[in-house]
Amino acid sequence: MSAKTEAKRAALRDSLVDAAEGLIAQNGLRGLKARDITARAGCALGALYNAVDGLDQLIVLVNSRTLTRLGEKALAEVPADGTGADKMRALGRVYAAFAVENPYLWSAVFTHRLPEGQSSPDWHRAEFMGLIEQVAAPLADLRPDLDGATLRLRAQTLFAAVHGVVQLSIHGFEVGAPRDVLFSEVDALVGAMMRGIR
Amino acid sequence: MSAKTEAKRAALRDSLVDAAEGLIAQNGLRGLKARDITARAGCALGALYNAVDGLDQLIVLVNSRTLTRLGEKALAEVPADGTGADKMRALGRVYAAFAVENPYLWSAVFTHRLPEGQSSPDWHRAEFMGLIEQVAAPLADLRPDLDGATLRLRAQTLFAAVHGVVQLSIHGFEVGAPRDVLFSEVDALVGAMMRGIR
DNA sequence: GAAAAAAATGAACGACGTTCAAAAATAATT
DNA sequence: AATTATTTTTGAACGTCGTTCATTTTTTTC
Repeated sequence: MSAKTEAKRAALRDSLVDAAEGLIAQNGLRGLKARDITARAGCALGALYNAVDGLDQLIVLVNSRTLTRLGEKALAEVPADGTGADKMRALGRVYAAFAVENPYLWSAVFTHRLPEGQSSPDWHRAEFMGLIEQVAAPLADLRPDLDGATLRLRAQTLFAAVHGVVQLSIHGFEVGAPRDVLFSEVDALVGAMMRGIR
Repeated sequence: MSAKTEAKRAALRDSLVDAAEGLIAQNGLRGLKARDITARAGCALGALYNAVDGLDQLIVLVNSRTLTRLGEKALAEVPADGTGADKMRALGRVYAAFAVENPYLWSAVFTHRLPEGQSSPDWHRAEFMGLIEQVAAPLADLRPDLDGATLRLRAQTLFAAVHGVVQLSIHGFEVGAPRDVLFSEVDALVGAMMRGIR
């Protein structure tokens, strides 16, 4: 019988993801060590490699959680009514707020890179696509003329534009907007894009 | 006499930056090893730490070269005439083209992070600011009403927006635009922003 | 309850960035 | 020019990292 075994393995994996999530939130991706994770999770060093493929996959699992939280937050906090443009502005605000509140975890989602050959698993890429769909919906209100593929492509671009502003601000680059004006700049950008996109 | 000594040290530093630049261009920042750099530069491992503070500072020196090349390319290839909007579109094209042609070096500029406490030297941050000035100039044509500080802030935001689209595309994220449509998407974004910004 | 199978452990491994005592090269002094 | 003093270069050694694997411990099976 492997039902109980499978359950224990899943429990261990969860506590490892918990530990990694907490450590990333505290110190960022750069300071993440396998030994710290297993110590926090209360298991042996080698156990990490029984539960998951390695540190990279564990980070992907943390990033998946972060994306899910972002999706649920964006979904929950953005009012369903309002015109397409208003909804888009609200999405931008929520996105910026999430990044400010979860700087290290949010940063990990977009800065972690797998070794040379490998690419993210399909289910993780699908999670990214879920974000894009949330942008595509209000965009469809504004541009009912666009077909599905073009709509999604344009939604990706709008997302990436806002993402760039938030990233350079959070990340502390001098090119980025100072953090206290991040919200107004994101709002100005989304506003300008919505006005110009028609 | 330390003139000749200083010259030799500078020559060594240059060849180390050469080696690191070549290796980053080939394999990216993740695969960069101190031993590979010194082997390529033809010096001992320890020599790296005589010439520069460490691997991090060496990467900053490479990034500085990349920023300079980007600035010179953007300056040289963008025609001086044309309206503000046209110039901005040209800047976007040149920026995207540079990133596509130098994916690893360009990526290193924006993904390399110093250890927890440290921040980039002032002269390096000034190089970033030089990029922003190139965006601020055509923006001033379109928005002569903005004062210097607001103009620069808005220029940062426009830069970051384009940067985000290019980064998510180059970086291979599924959220980014497929690379073959990167140029048209950047152009559409800049166009929409220029139309909406007035 | 003993034998077989599975899972957890942490010492050991190779590779990494960095350091530092020793060696080589250069400068200063007689 | 020979010798000493100083500086520069060297690469072996150090501590730490992610990862592996022989061993131990636990669980399952008969």
